[in-house]
Amino acid sequence: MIGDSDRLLEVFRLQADLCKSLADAKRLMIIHHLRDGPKSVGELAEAIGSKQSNTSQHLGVLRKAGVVCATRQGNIVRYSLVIPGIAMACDIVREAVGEILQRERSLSDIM
Amino acid sequence: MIGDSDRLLEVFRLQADLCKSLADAKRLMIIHHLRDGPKSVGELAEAIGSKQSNTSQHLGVLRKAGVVCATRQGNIVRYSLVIPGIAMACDIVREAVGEILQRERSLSDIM
DNA sequence: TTACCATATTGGCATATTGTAATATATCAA
DNA sequence: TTGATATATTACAATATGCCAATATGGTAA
Repeated sequence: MIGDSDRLLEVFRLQADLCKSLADAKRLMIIHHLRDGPKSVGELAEAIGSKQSNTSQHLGVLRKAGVVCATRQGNIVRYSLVIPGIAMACDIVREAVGEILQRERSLSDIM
Repeated sequence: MIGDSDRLLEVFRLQADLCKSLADAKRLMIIHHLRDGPKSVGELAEAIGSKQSNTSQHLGVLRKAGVVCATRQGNIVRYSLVIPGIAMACDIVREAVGEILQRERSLSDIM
């Protein structure tokens, strides 16, 4: 039988998988660019300054994680954000980055 | 000279580093347990079901990322959350996990 | 001092991730 | 059909990560 702790661990594992998909600078840039609306792979590749294949791979990671979804229009594939909450969480984390940087800066003032 | 895009990339890199520190089930469990207040390494090790050395390593990751901080009391080290916003971001992500699970479940209903 | 306890660090191994180049697939147009 | 364009996938090397066992460090107490 499956205990509560197993179920809890499973949730944390899923959450970790989602965080992993967000734990890359290029993927964060992709999410950032998708806030303005759907974008094609080529547009995103240029926006983040990566090769086409690499961009497609990163989009695959986000797609598998359920963060973005793809729709074909002719021979162009447009990606868009699935869960608005993710962008919100990214904002909070970005604010935290600012806090940590400030903390480190005031630490270096002391030392 | 350093352009705006370089600065932007740097911010995303820092954000990615922070996300990386959150992208592990055991570290998420640690953060979860620290919401109730500071805890020693031993307490956390038991809570997440890991060896002492492994727990210490994970705490080191969170410490370097600036998510938690440590204070000694005798020969016990207590860890606590530094940035409350992180826990908030984790909550949002956890809700997103729920959304994704629901989406997948309704997909499997169709197929 | 020695013994003990809690925590941190190191070395080794298995696994995962990333970027690039090459190739494969899909769609449209002629 | 062929060719061009857009995207996806694969194979490989380099790097990073997680875990464990063993050891090192910091602190307390006898």
